[in-house]
Amino acid sequence: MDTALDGAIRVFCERGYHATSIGDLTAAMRLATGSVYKAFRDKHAVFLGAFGRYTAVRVEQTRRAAARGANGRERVRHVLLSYVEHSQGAEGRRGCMVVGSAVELSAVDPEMRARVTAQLKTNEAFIAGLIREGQADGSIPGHVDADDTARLMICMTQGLRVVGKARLPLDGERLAGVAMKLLA
Amino acid sequence: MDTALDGAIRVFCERGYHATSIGDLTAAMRLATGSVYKAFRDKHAVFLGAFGRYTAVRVEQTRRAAARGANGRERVRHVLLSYVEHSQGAEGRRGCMVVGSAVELSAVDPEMRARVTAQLKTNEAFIAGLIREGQADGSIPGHVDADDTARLMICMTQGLRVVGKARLPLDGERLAGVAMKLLA
DNA sequence: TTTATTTGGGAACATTCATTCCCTAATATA
DNA sequence: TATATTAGGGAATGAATGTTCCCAAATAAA
Repeated sequence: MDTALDGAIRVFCERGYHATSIGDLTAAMRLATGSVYKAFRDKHAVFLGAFGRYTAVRVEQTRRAAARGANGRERVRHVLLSYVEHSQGAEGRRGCMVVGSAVELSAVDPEMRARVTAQLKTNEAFIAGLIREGQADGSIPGHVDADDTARLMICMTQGLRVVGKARLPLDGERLAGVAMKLLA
Repeated sequence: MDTALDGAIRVFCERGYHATSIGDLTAAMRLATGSVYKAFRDKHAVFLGAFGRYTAVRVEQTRRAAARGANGRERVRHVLLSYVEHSQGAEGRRGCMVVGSAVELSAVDPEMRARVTAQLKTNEAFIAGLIREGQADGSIPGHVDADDTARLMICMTQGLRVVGKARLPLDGERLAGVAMKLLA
């Protein structure tokens, strides 16, 4: 089931919700039409399932990236580096399902909008937490506003996925280096 | 014609390309089906026309915002403030056509991807120019890397449109204030 | 005034889509 | 072994989509 959802994630990331046909889904999930509808009520339910798995995986990847840092400041830096990395290459061209859902569905699908905003707030709270850790361990100055800075960084990370999907090259070290000024 | 395109822009921003039916378009453009196809070859051509007008209007608005600043640094600040403003309220919920096209079409429509990257590069070059102006007039330190900083700011602005479409509240003064640290 | 020409409108058409239905094979149950 | 239940596959279906075709009104030309 998870491997089928991984296929759905791939095609939903790349083409979005509306441009993905059931035919695209059955090919990507390696399941016949009837089997898809036996496992999910409809296309929307497949999307919801894929979105849930996508966010779970991404949250875990981001947490692992943060864990590579020895203090709060370094943990923020590794999170930013991780975002740049995921915004590039094959995965970057494929795109982010949160960004895609926000852009394509949040105006017309209240349920998806709620899930998107929830995910954004989770990510934002995670970064704000890292900033506060850094202030506690002395690696980030106390005058930095954790909430405002985290919100701006969320904008940066979501924007990275947009720019990455448009295939502009992104240099992780340089961009993260500049972004770390926000913690000065 | 421009007023018809404005209607098309409205609906394309809100729903994107694939979720916008010809019925949606005729309603928004106040034109019958036949009239739309007399003015444009097909739906894709309507989208191209709307995209062209959208970017022209947005570039002009951004230039006007920049002109409100007395030096390079202030001009950058006003551009950021303008982006936050446009990412909020009714326009923010409607969404940005460049972001929407990047996310929905750049993987499947090479022509649109080219237009999107061209627009992103134009915006980026504009901001980089403002930074260099600031370095010339002394309002921005010379050690700031104009290109890297501009690219990061483009990510921020595109991300603002994503977050704004998801309806998270954005405080222009606070966010722009934090972002100005990038020019330190 | 009469005749072309253009402009706007909407019904008709073919295609594509999401969904349902039913069949077959495999596994579990008795 | 015989039967019941599940899982998977794919054709059939009805709705919706993009596009074309043709009509009617208005304007320009004769």
